[in-house]
Amino acid sequence: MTKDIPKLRPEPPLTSATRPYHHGDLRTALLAAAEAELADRGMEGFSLRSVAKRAGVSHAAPAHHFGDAKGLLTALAAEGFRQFLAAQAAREAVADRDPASQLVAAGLGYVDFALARPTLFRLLWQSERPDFSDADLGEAARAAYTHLVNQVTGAGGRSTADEAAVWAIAHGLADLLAAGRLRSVGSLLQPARDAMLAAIIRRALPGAA
Amino acid sequence: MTKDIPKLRPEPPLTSATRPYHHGDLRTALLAAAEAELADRGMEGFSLRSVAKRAGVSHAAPAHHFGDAKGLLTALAAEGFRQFLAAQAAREAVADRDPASQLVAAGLGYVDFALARPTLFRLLWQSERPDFSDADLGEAARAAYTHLVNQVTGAGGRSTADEAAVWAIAHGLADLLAAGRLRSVGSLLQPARDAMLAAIIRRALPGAA
DNA sequence: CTCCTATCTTGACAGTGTCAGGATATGGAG
DNA sequence: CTCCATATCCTGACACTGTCAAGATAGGAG
Repeated sequence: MTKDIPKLRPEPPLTSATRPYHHGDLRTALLAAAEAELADRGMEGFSLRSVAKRAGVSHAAPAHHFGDAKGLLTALAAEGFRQFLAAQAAREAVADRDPASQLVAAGLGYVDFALARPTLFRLLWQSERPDFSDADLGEAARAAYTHLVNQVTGAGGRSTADEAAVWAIAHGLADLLAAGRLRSVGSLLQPARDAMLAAIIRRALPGAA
Repeated sequence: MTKDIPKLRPEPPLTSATRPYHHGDLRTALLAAAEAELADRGMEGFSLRSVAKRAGVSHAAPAHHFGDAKGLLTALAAEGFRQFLAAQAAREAVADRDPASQLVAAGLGYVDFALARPTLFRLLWQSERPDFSDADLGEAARAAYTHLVNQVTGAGGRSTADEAAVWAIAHGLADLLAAGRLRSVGSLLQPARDAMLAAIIRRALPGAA
């Protein structure tokens, strides 16, 4: 008899037949979905509801974990800054140990990240959507900045001009390439492109000749 | 007697008591309103309806002149590129006539524009909203690029690396300053800042020492 | 077993861009 | 001067967005 059935979940909301009410790790699932959403709908096409749908969850579910859309993008930006630093560390690990080579390697990692995740790169550097006064995001961003300063001073940089020059040239290359400009460099094959980027970055170095 | 009144416009739609039905030059008024909207609501807060309200016109009025929001932002970006070039020309006019000084002046104009109109700067370089395949916008952007190449070759640049280095360093400085980063440079007073920027830009020059 | 709390859903609201159809003004033909 | 074709602008509607309030569900502490 149907009466025996205790309460029978109203509907397995059609999105996933066997989805449990509680997701388990919705927070990280939403972050992953948000990054995917940014990657293929772009910064301006980003939709919180679409992110929720991507994670197989109702449109208001993200609110409990992140408050609002700004909160989600703030958390994503913090995670992005950590990946940003990781991309630089990956290059540094396979480069020569001398300070100048390490600095150039960091610059190549800077560009790697921008090319691999252009929209996330924009979220970090040009968007107004994340809350940059957030503690976690602030710390992640500060870590990236500190790493840059350390690299520059390690390579012999003494003035703020040295610091600014290195940062600007790496950032300029990364941003232009991420936007699809600078085709003369962007269309090069990986090894040739790395060589050219390295040569350009070296121009900003303190003792460059 | 009220009967004599021929037709009596239903309502001077409250926005402006004496507004005529036809605006006169709504197209340019909308462009100005759009730029103002970008300036104080930012790229992500941009609203077509708000732009229309700003111009004192109904929410669907822009459609006839620009098609859709993308069309408006495309026209605004084209106009922006022309102002972008004008900012460089203004610096070049008051600089020494030798090619290297002219190139540095162009870089200072690049930064001037980014600082004066940060959101418009982003519309030109990082947004996906304008239609960059549009003829007018394409021509305006190409003109800016051509000017850069001419400046570099004029200053002795021969390789694509020279071109990329100059572009990247000017763009990097402009973008970071527009975003409020690079405080060590951005917080300087105008003369000191110009001097430092010029010194940094010179590092990218072909024959830099 | 009971209840408390965190988690998730549903339903509503105002605001957005876009489209269809109607209103109004302007300039030129007669 | 009249009349009308056309460009210009408005109103109303639609689907979609982010956010809020209120209810449903699950998991764990007592």
